[in-house]
Amino acid sequence: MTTKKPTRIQTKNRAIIERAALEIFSRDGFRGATVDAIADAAGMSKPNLLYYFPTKDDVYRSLLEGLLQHWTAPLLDLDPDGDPAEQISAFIDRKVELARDFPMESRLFAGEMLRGAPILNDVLVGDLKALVDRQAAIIKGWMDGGHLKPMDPYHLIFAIWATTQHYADFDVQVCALLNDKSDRRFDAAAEALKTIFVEGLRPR
Amino acid sequence: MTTKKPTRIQTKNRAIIERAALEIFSRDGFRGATVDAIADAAGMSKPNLLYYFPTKDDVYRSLLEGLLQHWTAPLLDLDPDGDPAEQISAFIDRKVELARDFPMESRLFAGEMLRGAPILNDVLVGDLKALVDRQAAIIKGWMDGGHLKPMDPYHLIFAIWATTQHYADFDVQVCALLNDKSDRRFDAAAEALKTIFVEGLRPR
Amino acid sequence: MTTKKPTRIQTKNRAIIERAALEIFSRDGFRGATVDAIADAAGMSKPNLLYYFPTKDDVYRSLLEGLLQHWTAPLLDLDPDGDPAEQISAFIDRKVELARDFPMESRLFAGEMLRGAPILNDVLVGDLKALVDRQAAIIKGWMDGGHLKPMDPYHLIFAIWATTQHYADFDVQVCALLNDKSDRRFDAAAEALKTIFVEGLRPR
Amino acid sequence: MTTKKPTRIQTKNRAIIERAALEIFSRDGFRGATVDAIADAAGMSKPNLLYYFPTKDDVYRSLLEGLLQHWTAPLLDLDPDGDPAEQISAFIDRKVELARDFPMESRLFAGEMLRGAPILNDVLVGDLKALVDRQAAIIKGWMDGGHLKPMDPYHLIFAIWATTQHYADFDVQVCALLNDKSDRRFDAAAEALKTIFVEGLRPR
DNA sequence: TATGAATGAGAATTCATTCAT
DNA sequence: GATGAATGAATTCTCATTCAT
Repeated sequence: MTTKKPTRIQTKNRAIIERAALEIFSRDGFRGATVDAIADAAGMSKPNLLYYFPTKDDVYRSLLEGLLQHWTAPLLDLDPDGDPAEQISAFIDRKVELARDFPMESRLFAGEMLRGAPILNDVLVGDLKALVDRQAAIIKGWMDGGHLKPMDPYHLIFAIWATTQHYADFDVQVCALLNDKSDRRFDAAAEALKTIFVEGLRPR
Repeated sequence: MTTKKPTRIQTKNRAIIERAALEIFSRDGFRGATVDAIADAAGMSKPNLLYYFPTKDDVYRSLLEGLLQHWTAPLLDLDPDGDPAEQISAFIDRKVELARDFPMESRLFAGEMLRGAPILNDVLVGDLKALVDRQAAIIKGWMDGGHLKPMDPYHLIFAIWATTQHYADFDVQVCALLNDKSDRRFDAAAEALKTIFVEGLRPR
Repeated sequence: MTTKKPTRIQTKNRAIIERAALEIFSRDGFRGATVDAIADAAGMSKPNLLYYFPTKDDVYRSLLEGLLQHWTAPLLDLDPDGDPAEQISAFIDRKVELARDFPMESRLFAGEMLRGAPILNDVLVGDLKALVDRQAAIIKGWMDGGHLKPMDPYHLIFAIWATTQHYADFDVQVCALLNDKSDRRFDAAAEALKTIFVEGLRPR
Repeated sequence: MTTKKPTRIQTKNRAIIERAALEIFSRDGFRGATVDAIADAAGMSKPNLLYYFPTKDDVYRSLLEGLLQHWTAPLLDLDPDGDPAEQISAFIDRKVELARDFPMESRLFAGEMLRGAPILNDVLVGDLKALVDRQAAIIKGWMDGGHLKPMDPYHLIFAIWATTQHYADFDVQVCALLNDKSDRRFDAAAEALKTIFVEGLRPR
């Protein structure tokens, strides 16, 4: 059997399935999700779903594959020639936007990390590390040039990731503690984070 | 029928079970964990485990119950009369220590958040919110007193939580990107975080 | 190990257990009943119960053994020399009293019959058949003597048993259809049954 | 999502399952019956059975639902304008036929009554009571018209039910005491019951 | 005697996947 | 492509019984 290129209906149905699967997987985790639930959410019979993705695992992998590229875009966009503070601010802004607009993707990724990244480990060690190495070097350049306080650029990247994704992954906690379910929390978060990261806590 | 006080062997076995369950639940999530796996890890037959905790749910709840107190201690320890920068630094240090020494607890909690906190929601809205409100007020006091840059104290707390717990929850990613599995990453993290939070990125 | 005669405490505890077991078995059936439930009802630990009756089966058998004698007493009491109509009336009265006063025993027996009498079959074919044969002969004598209408005496005995025990076994239905949970139904039943059996439905 | 109408194979398999379940439930009771046993009797795998009836409870309910209508038909058929004695005789005949031809249905119902009618209670208090009220009124009419001896019509109905169903529910006892497993017992029963009920025991 | 602890054998139900059409 | 039907392998939980003290 040769790998033919997908027909239009295949493309469409795979997209429908992925959309449904993202919802279910991000909410229930890999083990908690059932093919039934995904098929239901996709408005499709279970065998039909498995016609497009032979196994539950395949659906999950397919989601993860598209994920990192999307999610690391803001990091990739750092402009070595831009103003460092502005670049960092923009980075934060874009990450908060992602947390607001694509929380399920973030939670899917977080779930995979909690499990020890059984699927994504190769990508972490490979593509992602390569990307982070490159961008850390850019940030390091800014520090060496005296534009940023010297520190470990990797941990800086981690910190920005952690704080921004927190608003997607721990949304339920954030809402509970702020007692606010409106979207304002994202703007407030972006503002606070930019103050913290760029200015620091100490008054000058 | 009264609830009798537990015998010594009960206390011991419940502790053994909880230790095993923490390992399994934190790695596999609630749904991914099986009573079989927990019983195995506890070196105990499945029915015997269920003799101590009637349902899988009970084991999980029991773990979560003890969690928050342990985990929020560093926040609780903020001394309103201490030096704000030092207090924040100590807070960060202690949180990083927890991430290093009790990563499974952190991941268990993170898993519960990702699921939407079906069990812990009441605690979030109740006890935890009350605690955070109190400590946010302390931080707010420091800001009003001109000791810290004014910003939303809740988001500051979130930021510290997110960045420190990141080293437990996303450990697999951190290790992959640092290409370092030694414990050094925790010290480096603490140092970087203290620099970021207290000094900010911009050179003075 | 020799079979010693039971101590006082043994006698007492066996009685307690049987009382509790009757309640549980008659309500839940043999399979539906659990040793736990019986032990609870007896205010005793499960292993202790099983000290007195080695198996669940033994408890059940023990109950059934005492049953038939108790339950067939009214039939045994038929006096061949008494007035047939009065004897039948007395038989009905006593059976209705048993249904009122010992409904659990009746239901236990009914449950055993529904199951096909796995335990009691030998007794049915043996002792019980012998007794019924004897008493049927007495009734047959009355018929032959022209004191009762000739008919099959066995089916007459069955009819009296069935109608009287109905008020124990189908109590829930009787109460529902009469919309009456007071004890009046037993007196009304006895009266109606005596009318039916002795007089017949047709006016004379 | 709408409930679609069943396919032919669904109809067939549901019928097969119900037939098998009737056998098992009527013999072993609800608790004593296992899904395994029913699936075996139905020549079907356990999960496949549960594909048609999601739970054991559903199978049981399904059986009970169809039961009462079938079982109360002879009572419903009483013709107010017919000859009372003939009507009663016909009622008895039809009930004995049911006991002979559908003993498992009778035992299933009896088992449910013994348990206290957890499932059927609503029906007893509702539909069945309504039916019995109506037919009791018919019988009462006959009595008021002087065609039957005055007595409580409810208890008369109970008596006919009890005596006829006895030949299904207590079949094992009847066979043991008659020492006869041929079908003759049903004819003998019908004859004896008609004599008892219509004529009474006393010679005229 | 009495009971806390332990377990092997179920029992109901779930679920990913396959079959057949 | 699509779906109703079917199933083997779990998975949670139950329960009669035994062990150890």
